[in-house]
Amino acid sequence: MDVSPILDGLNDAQREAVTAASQNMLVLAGAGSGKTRVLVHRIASLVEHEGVSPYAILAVTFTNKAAGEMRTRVEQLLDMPAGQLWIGTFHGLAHRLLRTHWRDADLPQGFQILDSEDQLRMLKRVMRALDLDDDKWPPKPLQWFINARKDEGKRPQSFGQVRDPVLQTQLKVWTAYEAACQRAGVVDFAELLLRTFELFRDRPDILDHYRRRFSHVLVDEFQDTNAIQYDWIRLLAGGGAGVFIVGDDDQSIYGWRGARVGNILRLGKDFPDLQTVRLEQNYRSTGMILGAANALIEHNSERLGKNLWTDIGEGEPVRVFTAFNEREEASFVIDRIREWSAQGGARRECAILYRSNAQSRVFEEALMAAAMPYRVYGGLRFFERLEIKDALAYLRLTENRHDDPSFERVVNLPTRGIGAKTIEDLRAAARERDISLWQASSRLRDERRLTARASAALEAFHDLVERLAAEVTGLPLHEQVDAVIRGSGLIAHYEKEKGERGEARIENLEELVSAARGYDVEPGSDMEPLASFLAHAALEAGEAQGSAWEDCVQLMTLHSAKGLEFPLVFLCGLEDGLFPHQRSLLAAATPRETPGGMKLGQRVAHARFGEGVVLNFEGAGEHARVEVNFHDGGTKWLVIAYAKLEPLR
DNA sequence: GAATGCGAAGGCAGG
DNA sequence: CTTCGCATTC
Repeated sequence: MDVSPILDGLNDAQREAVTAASQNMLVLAGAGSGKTRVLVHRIASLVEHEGVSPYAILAVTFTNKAAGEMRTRVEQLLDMPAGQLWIGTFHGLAHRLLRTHWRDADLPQGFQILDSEDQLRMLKRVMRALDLDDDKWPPKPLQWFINARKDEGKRPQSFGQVRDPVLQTQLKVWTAYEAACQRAGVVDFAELLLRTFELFRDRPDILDHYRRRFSHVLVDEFQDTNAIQYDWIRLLAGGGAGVFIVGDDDQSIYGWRGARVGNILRLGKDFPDLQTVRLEQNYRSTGMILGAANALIEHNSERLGKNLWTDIGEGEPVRVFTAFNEREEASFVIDRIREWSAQGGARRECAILYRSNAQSRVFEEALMAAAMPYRVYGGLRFFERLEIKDALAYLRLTENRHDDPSFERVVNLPTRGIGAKTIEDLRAAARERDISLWQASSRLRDERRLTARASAALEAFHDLVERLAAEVTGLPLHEQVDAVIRGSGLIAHYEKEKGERGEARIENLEELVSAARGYDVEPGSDMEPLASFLAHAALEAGEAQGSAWEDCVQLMTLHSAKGLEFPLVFLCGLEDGLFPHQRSLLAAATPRETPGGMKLGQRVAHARFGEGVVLNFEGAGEHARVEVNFHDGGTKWLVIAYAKLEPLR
């Protein structure tokens, strides 16, 4: 038998996948069946056994965590650093390509990345400029619309002549938003992927270069790919590279952001010699848990079919506890964890899972009251904090003066006498002349179109940014950050904020300096440290709490728990409308309103039936009816005119 | 015109 | 808990 550690300890199916000679492989890997293991060992086997250069391997994952883990494990297995190997998220790799080909992709060299908050601000600004009433056109759905279309690989031009007035407006906003981004030299997350895709599509020479370079393309969590990501892979691997696709048709959790399980089904058409291997042995869960999971999965549509089994044993049955309210739920969970610890179990082996981060609050309070240490994953992450984003905005301006979102964020922070009126004038001028806010403020000042006060304040701001930029040139990264948070006046500004809030903000700013000190430029990148750090901040928002590894109960969303293992797991808040989430129940994805002014998913109260959720409606005028799912009494159709439903928040 | 303080409203998941 | 829109004060 083979003594290579690369094949050691793999079961038959895993070994078949790892060593398959077939160029194109699809590995259908059930939960807990050793998916990451197979990917890592496949890479190691290509390098070690088949003499493939790491330089010719591209591995794509969805989360930074998965990418990091994969790189670490490959390096352990090969016992050498694998800097040449391209492992990363779709967004990370796209970013890397655009940094190399910025000119070909029609971007400025110092282009920066907008996170979703930046994107929303930018969108609001554009909508104000178009004079759109934001009651009638809520910005969030528009943001969602734009991102969803971009994830489908579309541009506003793809729609041609449009008659639908709603779509017309959406496209108008989108077009203006794209122009504003291009002017400011910023790209949102979806743009990273779309630009790279278009680069490949429109520049055969560049595509050809990468096709020749990458002889092997590996993709993790393939069931979560959306249309643009699929096309990306298809283009890159279309030149004859071998694809190694790992996915689970039963585990798609990102349908809401355009992921298409159908992509797995499509693979067979685009890669005709595709060979399929199923990993069905689960190493994580007991028979009882698998039985429950299989019973649910059976109802999925579009399955390729898989039967998970385990030899761990039956284990204890899955228990369901119905709590009166969330406080009782929390105290039940805490009691069980107490019992677990009393029997010698560790607290870190207990996971409390919920659907949305907001649900952690009740548990945090209860855990705190019970003096039980815990750790929350997710939530507001480090690089998303208010004060951190302020500091990053200054840093971004030292790199790229035309970064309008950053300009708006800090032009009057700390307050220096530049108010809404002045900013509105700047926006108007920038729009008219198709220039950035930074340029607009110089022009308006030169033309003496501003009040003396605004003019002086803007000059002070310009001088400040120019001075900071000059000052930090050539300094080590963390000193650059330190100089900017102090020189900008942000530290002084937050010192004035009363109480613990201000202190916490200062601590976070200091923490940003530490983060910069510990930051290493991505291997193989020739970017300036600051530019690289700023991209890193946008692409990887960081953990909310990185604190000491005490023996803590683990709290996280289901999404962040994917791929992890815990002996004792609590699934909390399995409530109608919350889990599964309203959105996934009402997949009809365009929010409509009933004639009575109620929305689908709206919570309502009825005098006799109690509280419920609006599922559907039909008819118009006095005959209009709504279908309501009452919390205790099933669903009923009610005529709006008679039912006297009271809308709840 | 800008800064500050207040009340009201909305809140999902990751890059 | 936060961000926002608005009224009041500087």
